[in-house]
Amino acid sequence: MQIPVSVVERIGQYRRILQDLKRDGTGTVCSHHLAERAGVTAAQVRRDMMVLKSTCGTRHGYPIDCLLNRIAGMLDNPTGENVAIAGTGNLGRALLAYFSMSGPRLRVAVAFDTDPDKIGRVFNGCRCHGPDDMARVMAEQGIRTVMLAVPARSAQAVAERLVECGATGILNFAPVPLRLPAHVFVEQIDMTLALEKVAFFSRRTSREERT
Amino acid sequence: MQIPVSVVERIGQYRRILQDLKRDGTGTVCSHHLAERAGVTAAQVRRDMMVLKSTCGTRHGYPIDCLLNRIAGMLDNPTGENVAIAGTGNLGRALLAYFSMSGPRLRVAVAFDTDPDKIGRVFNGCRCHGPDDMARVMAEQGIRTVMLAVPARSAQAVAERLVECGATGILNFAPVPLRLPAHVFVEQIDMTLALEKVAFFSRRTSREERT
DNA sequence: GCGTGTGAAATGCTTCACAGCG
DNA sequence: CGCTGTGAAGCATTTCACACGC
Repeated sequence: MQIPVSVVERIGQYRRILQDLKRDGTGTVCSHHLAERAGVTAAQVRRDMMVLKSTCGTRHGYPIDCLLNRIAGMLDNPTGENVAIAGTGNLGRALLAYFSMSGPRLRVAVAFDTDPDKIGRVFNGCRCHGPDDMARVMAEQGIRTVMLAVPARSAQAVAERLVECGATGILNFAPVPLRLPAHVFVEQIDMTLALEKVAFFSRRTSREERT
Repeated sequence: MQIPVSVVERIGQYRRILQDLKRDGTGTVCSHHLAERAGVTAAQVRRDMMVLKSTCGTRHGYPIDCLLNRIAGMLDNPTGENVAIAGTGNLGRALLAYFSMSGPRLRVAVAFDTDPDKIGRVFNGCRCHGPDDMARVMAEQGIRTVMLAVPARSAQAVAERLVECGATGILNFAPVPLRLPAHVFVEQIDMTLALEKVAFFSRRTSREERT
């Protein structure tokens, strides 16, 4: 069965909201409430629950613990998961700092860089390896998912190398579309394009306001 | 007329590819070529061109200069555009560094922070102001678009403040969905969720590989 | 009632397929 | 002929609306 990307996105989002609610001591949520917090419709929430094979909703809504369990069962690797980051420039190190304090589910276990000054150093508790060690380290740590934070000109080549070394998912921060085999899942985070997009629509709504 | 978000995204992407081609001395592209580089279908490219009211395609494809002009006419504010960033923690400063070298179309003109130690300082050529100056500075600089890089717990409140001060577009890096008036365009960049998503699908395709 | 779970309708985006033109 | 521009078909996702259970 094929789960749509948009559903996975929202389910991750629901999880965070549910964790917040749980921390506040809430025991159940109804679809309307969860929808309100997530900024979607209640029907959407219930639809999304269907992919969890939920049927744990009662007349007072969903028990939060039950939902969290099912979400974890779907999204998480039971044994935890190591990911890598390629590129330890400004952006790469910022990402390392950002993710170093994130939960225990996903751990940024290693970094890769080609710069000899970087190789062997440790950033935020994460050791940086050279390209020659890539295949070995990725195999040893069971890494399938990599964040790509290298300069645009080398992104395609590094991505291909990563795939050769076993990567099947890439979170690409470089501002170039990657051409990779179909079995590799690529998610693009292009901050420059995102900012241009927001500027465009923000200008557009300002214009509407004026009329 | 309502332009879909996805079209604006792709047009920004096309622009970058066209600029690369131009730099290489190419004069025209056909839809197939552009599609290949962007990782979409040729039909998609031609469809997207329709929102540019293009009709500048000839039998040998589109003249690149013509396309670039029309894209600029659609996406860019003719007088350039100032944007702001709220939050100058690790992430905020990394974003400032990242955008400080970007093109002249969008300029990160000011930063905001509540920390008295930060107010008055200059990061990457960008002065940091306190909350009291927000309304004045945003009006002076004509800022409608803001990047939000504050901690999750204060994101909603800061966003509301920004909207009061005239923001109509927010690029939100905080891991919470914002509830704002409908006229405000919000784009969410949630790196943790993005990484979880990639990990999920990457695990999924690994499983398929095994079969 | 009140809220879930889900067929069925509606919407919106993408792809097809082909007329038209240089 | 090859490539654009576009109506029409095809898909995917979202929303509606209502049966069912507590």
